[in-house]
Amino acid sequence: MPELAEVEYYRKQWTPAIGQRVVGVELHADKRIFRGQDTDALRSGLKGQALQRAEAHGKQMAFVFGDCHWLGLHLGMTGKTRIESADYEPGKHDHLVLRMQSGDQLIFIDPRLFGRVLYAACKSGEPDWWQGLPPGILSDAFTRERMNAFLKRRARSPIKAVLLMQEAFPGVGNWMADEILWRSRICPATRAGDLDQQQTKALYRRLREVCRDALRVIGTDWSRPPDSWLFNHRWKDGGVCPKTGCPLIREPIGGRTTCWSPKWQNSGAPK
DNA sequence: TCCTATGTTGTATG
DNA sequence: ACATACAACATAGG
Repeated sequence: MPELAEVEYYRKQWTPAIGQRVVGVELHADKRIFRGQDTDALRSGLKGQALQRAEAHGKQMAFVFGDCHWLGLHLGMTGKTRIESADYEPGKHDHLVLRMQSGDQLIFIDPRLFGRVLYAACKSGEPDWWQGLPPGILSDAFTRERMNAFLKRRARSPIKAVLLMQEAFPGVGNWMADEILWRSRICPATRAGDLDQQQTKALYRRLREVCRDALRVIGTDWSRPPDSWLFNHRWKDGGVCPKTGCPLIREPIGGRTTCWSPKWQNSGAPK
């Protein structure tokens, strides 16, 4: 589920606990989401500390407790955060539960276990996994020049696969990539290096537009996107393009199922 | 039974 | 070293 806007939504699920202290930590230490982590250190590190802030960058979240305890969460494919009241009984996929002094429980759920939990205590500064993150797509540092340079470096890969690369497009996932290419009228199979200037210009504009739209519609309260987006049509059997009324195509590109509108998104090799 | 799933990563190959 | 492609991870649901 989680891409840029969904991650922002899940970040906010824990913010009601800001200012509250952790009084207990329950976790399933043998689960894959804790791979490489010292869960005892996580337990003892967080206990007694108050949640200070909650941040998101792309698909990565960071929750800071006390003055030096960092909890990183990545939601993988099926991860979610929730907040529950004191009487809630954690279920089998609730792999991390922080019991707060208010009685609230901060829950991290992940049935498929593709997510990840990170913990670090840093006396000063940020953990390495929160440093040197690529510029957010809506930040000033995310320039057209920067994007174009990356497209050139990945010139022989389909643009769909390139948009999924987190080191350049943090937060973009499968549905956003399809939405962006559809709005840009670019065929997802086009090699990144074959895009002409008009196409890269459209791509840059629509990329930022989809990020803004998604954060506004999904990131705030998870509203249903309007039918004018590709979003509501792409997984439906017999779905049609809202622009042309023609049937949408679904086919794997770059290892992921991709949906596009063949007439609308120029299919041939450009130029 | 088989196929799919809004993600990343390790490994093989060029 | 760099770019590219793909299986593997673990579980649920259609």
